[in-house]
Amino acid sequence: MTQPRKILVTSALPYANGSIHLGHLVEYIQTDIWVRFQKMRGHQCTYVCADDAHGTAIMLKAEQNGISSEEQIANVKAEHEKDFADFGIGFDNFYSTHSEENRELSGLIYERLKANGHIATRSITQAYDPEKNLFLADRYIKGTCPKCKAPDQYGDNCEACGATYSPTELINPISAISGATPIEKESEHFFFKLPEFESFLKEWTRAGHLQEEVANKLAEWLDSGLQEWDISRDAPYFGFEIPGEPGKYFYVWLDAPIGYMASFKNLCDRTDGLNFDDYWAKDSTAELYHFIGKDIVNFHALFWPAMLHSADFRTPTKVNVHGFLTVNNSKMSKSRGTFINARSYLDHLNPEYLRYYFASKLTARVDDIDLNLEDFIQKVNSDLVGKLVNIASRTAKFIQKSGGNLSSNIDNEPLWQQFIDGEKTIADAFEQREFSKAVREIMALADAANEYIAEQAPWALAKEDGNEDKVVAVCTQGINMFRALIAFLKPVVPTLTERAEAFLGETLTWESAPQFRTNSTINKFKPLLTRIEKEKVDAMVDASKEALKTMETQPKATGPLAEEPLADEIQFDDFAKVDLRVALIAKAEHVEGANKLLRLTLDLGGETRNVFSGIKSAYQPEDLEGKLTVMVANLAPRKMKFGVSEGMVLAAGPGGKEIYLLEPHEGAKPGQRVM
RNA sequence: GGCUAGAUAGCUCAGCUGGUUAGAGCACAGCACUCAUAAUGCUGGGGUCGGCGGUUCAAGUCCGCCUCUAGCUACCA
Repeated sequence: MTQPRKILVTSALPYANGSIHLGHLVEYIQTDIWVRFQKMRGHQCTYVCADDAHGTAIMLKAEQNGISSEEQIANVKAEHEKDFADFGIGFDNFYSTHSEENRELSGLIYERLKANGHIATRSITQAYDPEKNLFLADRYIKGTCPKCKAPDQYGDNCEACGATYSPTELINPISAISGATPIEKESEHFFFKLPEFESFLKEWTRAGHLQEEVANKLAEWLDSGLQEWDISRDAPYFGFEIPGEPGKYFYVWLDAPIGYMASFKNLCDRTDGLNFDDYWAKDSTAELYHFIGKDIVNFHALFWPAMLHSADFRTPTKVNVHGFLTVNNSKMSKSRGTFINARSYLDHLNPEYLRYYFASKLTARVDDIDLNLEDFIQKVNSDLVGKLVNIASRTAKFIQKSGGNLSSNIDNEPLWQQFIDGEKTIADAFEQREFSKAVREIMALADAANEYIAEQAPWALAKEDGNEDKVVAVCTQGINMFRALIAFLKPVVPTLTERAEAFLGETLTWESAPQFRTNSTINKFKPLLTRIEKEKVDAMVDASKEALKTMETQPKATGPLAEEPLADEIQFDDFAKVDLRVALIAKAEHVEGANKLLRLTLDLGGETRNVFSGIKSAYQPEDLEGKLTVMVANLAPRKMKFGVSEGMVLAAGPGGKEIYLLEPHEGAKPGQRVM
């Protein structure tokens, strides 16, 4: 291998406003495969990302959820991290743009841009919501289209007739946030003087940092003349205040890419041997790659390099742009159930199926890729289970029978040579992000392996005495072919590979993959992967349709929040007064003469309480006994018609059949306090 | 409207700088095998390479026009 390279890789920052869906995953899976490949080759490759946590949308979302912006982004970050982890996305650091590192770096870069005379200031007039005291971006203004009179159109263009206009032209404009009529208001804004970088960018975009079609696309902007970029927003805004400019905040897209640096800095600060300047200084020889979707090319290939250039940092080695995901050849659709969240997928299917399928379709180009669910099932089952895993499955037994030892020679040298030669082709394909080509090559070798095994027919040889060595030799070659193939596929299906490694009794590396393994033992073969069942895919699609229904009902005035708005804010001390305890329902019984009550005997791990609970309409006593629940343990006793109730159990729901008792996750012990 | 891409077997896609009868996988049909997670192997059917015109001894591969698809853009990204 050549010298280890220093490589820093990023994926675009997901917005901390919603869930990860399959469209996002194209990028994270693409990046992750590439990173795993680099790491497997022994390079020092670091993969960082973060939640994009700023902006008006997040502020409003938090408000809608009745929580602070900080809480909002913390919640979403936890969800994102879980989703990514479950899809095997191996970030070295997943951070947030709402961090001290990012605040400092954003400030630093801004100061440098300003010192270089690249920041302009001027007053602009903008729509303003006088009730919310908020400047309104075009998409937050609605009204009637001035051209075709279609009602309820957004401030920038009409979905009905396609006309474009400015928000001021709308008939009867209203703020989408408060419903108030917007007024016009002036405000001072800060601009990044992008036009001054025109010649720099014309050169940079043609200097091998971009795919050709992307460079072509950018030539449009460059040839038609660049505009100054508005990088400030007025308070209230969830983001970083601009140093020395009270009430002015950095536009979310200013600090988002800087978030790549901040995430990396955060990692450097707690990792030996990882030095921020080695990667970001102007003269850095390290490689820097951004993986992004085609929708955000301008930010990454125009603004970003210009900013870095002015601020005296290095620019990216490459910006790798991918296309969008379609499902069954059309845009992801909520009503068709093809708008699939990461979690919905994970609830039904193994993430490695999707990793493999995406890999089999991804190229280095900007083309959209299609997830055809029928094709998905067939391809994954046929390639992974029928071809690849089957090679091990059909040969391992013969090795096992003769003691588990691999033979000492290569049965078919020319065939093995194909695998040795294949390594280079496959590595090149991975390096060039031509994953579909890599997968094709790997599967072509898998075909060759199966042909060889069928031709040699070890099961037939084994029926006659004297062929023992030949059988082992043939199957040794089979195992070796499997071993090489699964090693080549390790960046794509890491978990499947782990299982294969357990079977082979070794950790697979890229380097060792084409080295024929002899004279050693392998473990008993266990099935490595099950087939995709169509029912599971159908269930996933159905569940995605269901998710749509609940999403649709939520914002309307029929949800629980609308029926019973959140209570007034309390302090922690207020909450702490309520002593909630895990309780074991030791006994549950009907109460003679009572219509609604059940008598519960609750065990708090030592002492018991007698509690009457109005849940008879929803629960049978025998269904409750032995279960854990949560009770208010310090509630003053209350004398009731049938006796004294010493506390209450926690339940949700409108009543009747719809009463849902709280039950702690497994492991909780009676008497434990709930906080 | 302008621009950037794409359009190759039922499906998903390969086809480098133009060169013999256009390929693969899946699906389908027949046969074989029965070691393997009903897996595998062999054979076969199936394409006027979106349409029209042009350049060339020769075009899926170059040029022009057209149709369709996707995306971007249409004066503050």
